[in-house]
Amino acid sequence: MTYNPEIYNDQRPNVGVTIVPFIYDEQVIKTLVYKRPIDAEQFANTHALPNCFYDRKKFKTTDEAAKHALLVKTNISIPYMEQLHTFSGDHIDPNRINTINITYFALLRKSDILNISEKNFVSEWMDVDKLLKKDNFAFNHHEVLSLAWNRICSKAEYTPIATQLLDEKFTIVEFKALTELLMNTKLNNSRFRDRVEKSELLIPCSGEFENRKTRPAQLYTVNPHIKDFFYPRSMTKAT
Amino acid sequence: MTYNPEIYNDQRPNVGVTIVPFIYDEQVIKTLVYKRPIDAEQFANTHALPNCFYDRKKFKTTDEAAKHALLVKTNISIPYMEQLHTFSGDHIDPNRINTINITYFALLRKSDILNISEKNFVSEWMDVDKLLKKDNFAFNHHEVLSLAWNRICSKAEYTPIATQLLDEKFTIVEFKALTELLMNTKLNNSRFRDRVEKSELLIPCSGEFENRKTRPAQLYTVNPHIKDFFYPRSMTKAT
DNA sequence: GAAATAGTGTCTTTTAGACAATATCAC
DNA sequence: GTGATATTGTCTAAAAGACACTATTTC
Repeated sequence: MTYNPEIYNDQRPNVGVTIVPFIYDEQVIKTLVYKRPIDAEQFANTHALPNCFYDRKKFKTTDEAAKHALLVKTNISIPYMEQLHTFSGDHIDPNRINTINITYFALLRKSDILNISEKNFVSEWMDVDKLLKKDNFAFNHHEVLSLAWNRICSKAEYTPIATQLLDEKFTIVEFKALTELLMNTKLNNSRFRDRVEKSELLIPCSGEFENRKTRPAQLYTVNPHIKDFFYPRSMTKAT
Repeated sequence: MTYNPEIYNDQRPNVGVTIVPFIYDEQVIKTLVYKRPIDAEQFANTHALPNCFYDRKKFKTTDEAAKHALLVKTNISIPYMEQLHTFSGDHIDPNRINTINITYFALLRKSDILNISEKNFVSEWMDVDKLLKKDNFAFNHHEVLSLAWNRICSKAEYTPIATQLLDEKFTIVEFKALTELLMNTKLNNSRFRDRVEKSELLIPCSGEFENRKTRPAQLYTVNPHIKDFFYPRSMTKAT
């Protein structure tokens, strides 16, 4: 029963991490993809999401590896990150059939992104809508993007996750428009405001308004005391 | 850029899977744990959840490995299984700091469990309540159990997941009692029945009733046409 | 009939949904 | 004032919640 570190070596999978970063820019959601070199051994000239191998010498946890995969392609802090799913199977990497892919998504603020260009590769923030229609992704990155997109859209319905994509200060109108985009439906105005009020999720930045050429809108910021908030579900409790 | 399979070998983690199986038995939820041998190299004489290494030679996917980890300890089919989370970090296995744990939970029917005893180890279905209070689990299995328990309890509120723990035919009273157990609250009788009716989740087994010494209760079965059902959330859609 | 549990109905309160009305800015 | 958008209010419909009532069995 003594542990021999060599025993399992040839059975150990390649473990990689992939992260799907989202930003809200010009009324659409975008994600960061980079183009693989034309002379790449596999998936040449196709799009891929930020990813790297999980190397225990470099990273204590896969979360750290995922952050690294994103940070070398941006240079920003990550306000919100969540593990998505772990994929396994031969389809992930045809050249390395023993591969596991631990996936994450992240929500970033456009204003936090200072410089997304790097010398080593060409990366680009592209419309999620358009990317989902493409089928020539590297690895299993289409299913990863698709799952990430479904997750964030679902969560927009019962959590205030969309606020993570907005600037620090934002108006209710902006919050509503983004939620509508994610939910792919129009929402009732009064109800949306009532919900925000009752939940105490947002606190008004007193005296601060956004000025366009119309009536100024109150600016709000996320209430830091409220963590892991879920909007009330309609469930039937008894006294 | 040519791939050399040896390059990453000493960086590759041990990948293990853990599965938390639940049954509903005698009005409580139980999970299967086995006791590690007294002479085990590590975590001797402590409880552990069903687990095994992920060996690509044996399993094409980690899902298959998770099923295997459970099946060698039971000998049943697995009606419902879901991936939970992938853990990494030094705390999982002190003897193998480069370890990753891909975790699952499963929902079983007590009636499907024919023979849970095996010769190679002692396993036992124990109250989840009691297990959660113990702190001497092997590996990170306490956090795995805790996460699994939270997940199933949350899902009982907005999905009919609890039906997976009941026999094929069950009464609404049984379904309600189990949901109350998971949600840790009493539920409104009429509302619960209305919800079941409207959702068309259950179909009555016509003419079949459960007979106790009181008024017989209608038996229902899960509508096979309804997949991935979520109870309606209160969200504010506009026309 | 009594006891026990299954299932239904009724009333009140709360929330959702539609949409009108008012408010505040630039010009 | 007009135009544009923000914000509030009002009315109606639907759902939740509390709880009483009726139904069907065994004894």
